[in-house]
Amino acid sequence: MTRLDLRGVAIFKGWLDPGRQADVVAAVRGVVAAAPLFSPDTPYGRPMTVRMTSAGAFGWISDRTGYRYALQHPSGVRWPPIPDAILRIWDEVTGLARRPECCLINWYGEGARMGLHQDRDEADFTWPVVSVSLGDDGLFRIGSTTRGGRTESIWLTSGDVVAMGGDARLIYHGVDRIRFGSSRLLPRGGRINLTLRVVT
DNA sequence: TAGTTGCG
DNA sequence: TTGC
Repeated sequence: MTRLDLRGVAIFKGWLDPGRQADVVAAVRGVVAAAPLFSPDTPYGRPMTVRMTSAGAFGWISDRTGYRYALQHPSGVRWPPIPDAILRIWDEVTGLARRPECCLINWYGEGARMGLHQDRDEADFTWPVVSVSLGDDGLFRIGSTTRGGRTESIWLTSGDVVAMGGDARLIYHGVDRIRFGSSRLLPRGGRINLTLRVVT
């Protein structure tokens, strides 16, 4: 495991060994079985290219009216609980007693990407955001806490964990592209990103 | 291809 | 503009 720092964002390369990656993917599949992936609309422009669902007391959703946390999946069911294998990652990386209330699951298929954005729908920005990469490589881009200006990129690979806290909590970030088929963790290819957040 | 700008 |  190697810890890198990019503009205050902590990047833990190789945090999860292959066995734990497989365990987390199995847990994600359980969540998806109960709360199926959907393709969210955005308030402006086009639908998102990732498919998503959530686990936890709150799920993050987007539609034509905006971005928000919701108590239910679009189908009306409550989100499944966050699996222990995922909570354990939060515990290890943050060392905090408080646990996340949302695990957003973003599923990147071929050509999927995520524009530069801030995570700012939460009530308290003193809690960090932790994200976990599984499957295909993704080119992660980091800007600053304001829009515009220079950015820096780093390839995230399966098992990497990223923590955005402190001054970097509201930093702009996104995923420009993935290397579809670069990992064999997911038999049909693709990238899964888990984002863990305290919401309230 | 990488990176920044600005549209509606 | 979590898109283009």
